Amino acid sequence: MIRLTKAGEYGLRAVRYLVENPDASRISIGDISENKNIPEPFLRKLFKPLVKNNIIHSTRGVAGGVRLARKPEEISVLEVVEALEGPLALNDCLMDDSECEFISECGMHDIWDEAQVAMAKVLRSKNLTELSKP
Amino acid sequence: MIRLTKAGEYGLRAVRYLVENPDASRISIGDISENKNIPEPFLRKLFKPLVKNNIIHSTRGVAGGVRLARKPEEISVLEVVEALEGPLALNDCLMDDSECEFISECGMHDIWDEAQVAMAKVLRSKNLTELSKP
DNA sequence: CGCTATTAGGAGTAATATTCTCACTTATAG
DNA sequence: CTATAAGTGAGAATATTACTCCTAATAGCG
Repeated sequence: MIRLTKAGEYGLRAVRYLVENPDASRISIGDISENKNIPEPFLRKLFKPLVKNNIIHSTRGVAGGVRLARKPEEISVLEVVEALEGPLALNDCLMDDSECEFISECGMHDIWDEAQVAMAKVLRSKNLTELSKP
Repeated sequence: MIRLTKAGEYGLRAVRYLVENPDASRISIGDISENKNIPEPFLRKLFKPLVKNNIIHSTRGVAGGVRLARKPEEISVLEVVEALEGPLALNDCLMDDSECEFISECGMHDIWDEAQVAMAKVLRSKNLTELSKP
């Protein structure tokens, strides 16, 4: 159906929560889960790639929690989406390790590539401050 | 992962086969399945929405088969994709019957809408003759 | 210092949704 | 009437999403 998965949706929602609460130096995943209505165990897993990609910083222990690793203006929506969902690849033949043997004869590749570039351009042009309306 | 499903990929491949064989007045689904390496029982199902949306014309019985319902220049890639996958809806909040209560406060809707429009524009601008390279 | 409460991280399992396949039914030309 | 090919519904396989329970790190306190 060409759509964002739950992982992407929940992850973005969690990130939005952090952006909207800039005063809190650390917010627990439990808090986010409760406030944004996201299943907690699932949300925990989503933070792993966000931390790995230097979007989120986390600390364990008492008074620990998560926060943005960089300023929200410096993080693009595309970055977050790709961290959560893997690199964009609207069609299999656009994947890095694609073994499609038809590239030279088939126009599909070019069409999907163009569509993907258009989409990525939009997502790359938005930073996290734009997740919330003024 | 934001990608075309197998339904979309197989369906487009089948349609491409019809475009590339304009001389044959009718081609059997079995033929397409064999030539394009698509699981036959699954492919059969994909033709249902294509027929319903007036993209494909089918006849049963001896010497039956499928063919394009209109000239390939008059059918856009977007039409075929939406027939196979349902209307584009990159994010839940873009769906017609969305019950998202955050639209007014959340910038997500606008961002995904913009991304989706960009993508749809590309797919709408391509017709079926462009599925095969010259 | 070392104990304790607290919070992230991770492995493995269960539930659910999606994708795909099989077996059977219906229509049509000859 | 028969052979052929599309059409359909139930069920298997797979991927996604959700949960359980356990481990690791850290701040604060006696």
